[in-house]
Amino acid sequence: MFSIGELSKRTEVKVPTIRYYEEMGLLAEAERTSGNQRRYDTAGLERLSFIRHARDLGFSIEAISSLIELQDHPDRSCEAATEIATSQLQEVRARIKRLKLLEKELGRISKGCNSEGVSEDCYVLASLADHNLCDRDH
Amino acid sequence: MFSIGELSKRTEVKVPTIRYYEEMGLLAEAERTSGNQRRYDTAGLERLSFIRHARDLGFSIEAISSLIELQDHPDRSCEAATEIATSQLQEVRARIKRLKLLEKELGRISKGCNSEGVSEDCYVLASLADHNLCDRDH
DNA sequence: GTAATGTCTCTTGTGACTAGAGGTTCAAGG
DNA sequence: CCTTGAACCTCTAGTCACAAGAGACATTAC
Repeated sequence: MFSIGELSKRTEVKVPTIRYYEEMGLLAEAERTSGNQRRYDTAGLERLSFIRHARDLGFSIEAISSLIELQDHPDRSCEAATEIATSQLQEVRARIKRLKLLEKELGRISKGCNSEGVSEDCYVLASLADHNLCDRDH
Repeated sequence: MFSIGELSKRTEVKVPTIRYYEEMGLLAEAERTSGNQRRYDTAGLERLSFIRHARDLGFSIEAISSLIELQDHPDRSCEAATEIATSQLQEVRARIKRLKLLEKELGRISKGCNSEGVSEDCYVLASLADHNLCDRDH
């Protein structure tokens, strides 16, 4: 059994975040010492590692909630889990696509200005003011 | 002179968002009718278009504030504007890089499961539970 | 025993909005 | 001129996933 600080160190999840996860129902309410401090065992450690890993992969708290529910019912079909992962993947791909358009546009804008003039003639500011200077929709 | 609703239509920025920008100091306080309703002219329209465009490109409110300040002082060097744009570009590139790693990992995870078993054997859940199943750090 | 560190709860703040309540003003039709 | 309904006003609270801080209590090391 170890403290919340120890759990924090082992999982690299900050202490207030752990308490937040408990409040959100992602973590079961921890056992307490006589002095009301939380104590955890390896089960708690594993669950928090799971959550941490899923957060790193960009899953929302809500999605993680669903995944944990599935974990807790090993007899259910895992279709739902695959679906959550797939939809997360699609979202990530959409974001990449969008960011690439931005990258192109920003690259063009900041390359267009030599930074030597005054802001009146700045191509960066002109580009932002006038959408027509853009290559395409974004 | 036109109303906030008209401005909203022309810029595709929602009405409460326009009021929010005004409160944040991005937009000057609008003139008012005798009945206290906001009225805008083409100057307001242009400024909001500028903001909208910059937001679309992912600039923060704070960054836009700085850009607007530069716009309002055409005699200053535009170096600062270029710097803001460049740093925004770098941030976008970093995000793309990170998202690509996620994409790879998520693709691997969701492809690894055939969705036909029960969640006990689900590769998605196993991958999330055990970081060692991952290709690399993320 | 004491000092330092850790932990507790509770409240507030973050960024960039969005939603809703409850009331007022405007523009158009009759 | 009057009415109706849409648009507008301010103010408050909610969103997501935490982070920061206050003030009090617990634990641990020496």
